[in-house]
Amino acid sequence: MSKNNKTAITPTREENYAEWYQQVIKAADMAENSEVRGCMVIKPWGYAIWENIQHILDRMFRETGHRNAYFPIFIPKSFFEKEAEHVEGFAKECAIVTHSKLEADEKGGLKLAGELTEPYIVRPTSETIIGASFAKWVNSYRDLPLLINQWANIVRWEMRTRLFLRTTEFLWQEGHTVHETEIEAREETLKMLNVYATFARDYLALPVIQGEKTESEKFPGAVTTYCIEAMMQDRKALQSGTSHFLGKNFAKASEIKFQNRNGEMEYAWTTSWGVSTRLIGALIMAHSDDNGLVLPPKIAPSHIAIIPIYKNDEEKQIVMDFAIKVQNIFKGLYLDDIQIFTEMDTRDMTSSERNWYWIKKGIPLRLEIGPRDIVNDSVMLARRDKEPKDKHSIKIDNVVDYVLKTLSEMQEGYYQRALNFRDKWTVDIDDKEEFYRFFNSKNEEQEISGGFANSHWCGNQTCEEKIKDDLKVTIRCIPFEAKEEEGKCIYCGEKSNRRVIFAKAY
RNA sequence: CGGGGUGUAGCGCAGCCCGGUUAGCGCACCUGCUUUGGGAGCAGGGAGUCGGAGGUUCAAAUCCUCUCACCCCGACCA
Repeated sequence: MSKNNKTAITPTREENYAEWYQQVIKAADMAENSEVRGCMVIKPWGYAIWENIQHILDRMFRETGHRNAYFPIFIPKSFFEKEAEHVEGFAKECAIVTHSKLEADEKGGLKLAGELTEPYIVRPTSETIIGASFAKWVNSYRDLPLLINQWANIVRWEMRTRLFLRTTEFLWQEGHTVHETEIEAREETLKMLNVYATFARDYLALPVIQGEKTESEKFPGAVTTYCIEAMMQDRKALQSGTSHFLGKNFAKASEIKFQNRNGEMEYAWTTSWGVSTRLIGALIMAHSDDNGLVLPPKIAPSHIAIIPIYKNDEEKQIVMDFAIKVQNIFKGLYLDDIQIFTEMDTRDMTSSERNWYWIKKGIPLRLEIGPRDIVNDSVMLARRDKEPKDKHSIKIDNVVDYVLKTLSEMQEGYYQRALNFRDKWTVDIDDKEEFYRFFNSKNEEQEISGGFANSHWCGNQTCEEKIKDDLKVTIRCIPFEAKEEEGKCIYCGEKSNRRVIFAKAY
């Protein structure tokens, strides 16, 4: 077999999806496991994606009236104990700080000293510590709504981790808001969920299903949890963002009270919502292929790799002069609200090796410039969504229009492709045996995840648990778009008036 | 915490069963020359307390005991 026929990533998605995922990250040089168990080092190419996510979302948060602030990473244990369900949900995965200093021990090492009177929890989420501040900030209905966001790192001591999808420490954004009325708080919860869905669609090219979590899947301490769920290429579901209506639960725990319009003291209504570096995992698994990372242009750290080709110093001079001129054409260029960035790759490697390097990194466009192009006053342009050797000569005069048109076409194409894939593997299932077959199929190498089953559920938690025990399949959400419909619960056959999304999940 | 597995150069591995030259291979790295429009070639080079401790032996990467770390599967989870 010639080298040209093989994929850049081994194994392929088909052969071993989990391993493929790891290899894509490695080949694109996005992140690596650190010396600290369960924690990752996010490398520049991966971190730049996070920064883009931050910039875009931050603007959307500001546009919806939110302001950023920062609260401590340490949460006194006593704060944490105030909300019973909350404690229950997070107790098993907390890192706890118990000491304040180190002292030399007899063996020349160090021992813990300065034991704290009250241990601190390293935040797994910040409702309680932010609540303590909010209690002081809110006195009157005139102080409301209070709309705050925090960009932070958090720690959840997971037993098993995977880069970007589940790490012990991860980066996220958590919005926390306080409202005068239940209606307003519920509106806020849905508004921010919609911001996430819009962001996922328009920038990540990721189609998501918006819906409500069942009792067993909701955030500990929330009244209602809403989510966006996306389908990965192995047909598993990935929860990509959540938004919680917290009722008065956390207000009561943190004493967030205000004097209402009737002059009475009242507990406030709160919400919280977040997305994390997990979105990068979603991006990878939704779009990438057997040649590595694929990035929608609107989230890519850089958009065009310029690859000059020359044989000797004389040619190099001519080619580089021309290449730099071409690079300058793209300076300050925007694709809608996204600035276009270029990479000049002058490394002493063959052009094909440089091409493959950028293919694996998922850069949307590659632009080769050699002596032959200069003669024609053109460049060779290759797209990440086409075959590696599929290239077209573009006249310099047209290159800006062509690039912008192509990028925007690619952005839309990735969304459509992901949407078609999801639709293809989303099925209405009304027969229990068929449901079990859908989720049980396997090939020799790995389990096949079925897809999204749109099936009736009676609302009984027991049925949900049985299905989870049997198939490792859970209810991902009760979709907003699900219409009222008479039917029978896929598990017990009892009456149901709605379909929910069942799937295996990350 | 249960069940399985692996520790040998930066990464991936062979050698171990059956003890015996100077511990080897691929990739990566460094130097030089030739190359460069589909993953370059040749020559030379640097890099290792064989996870750790103890034991058996004339002799241990190899055999024995203990220990540590990590990975995979399960319970938990964004």
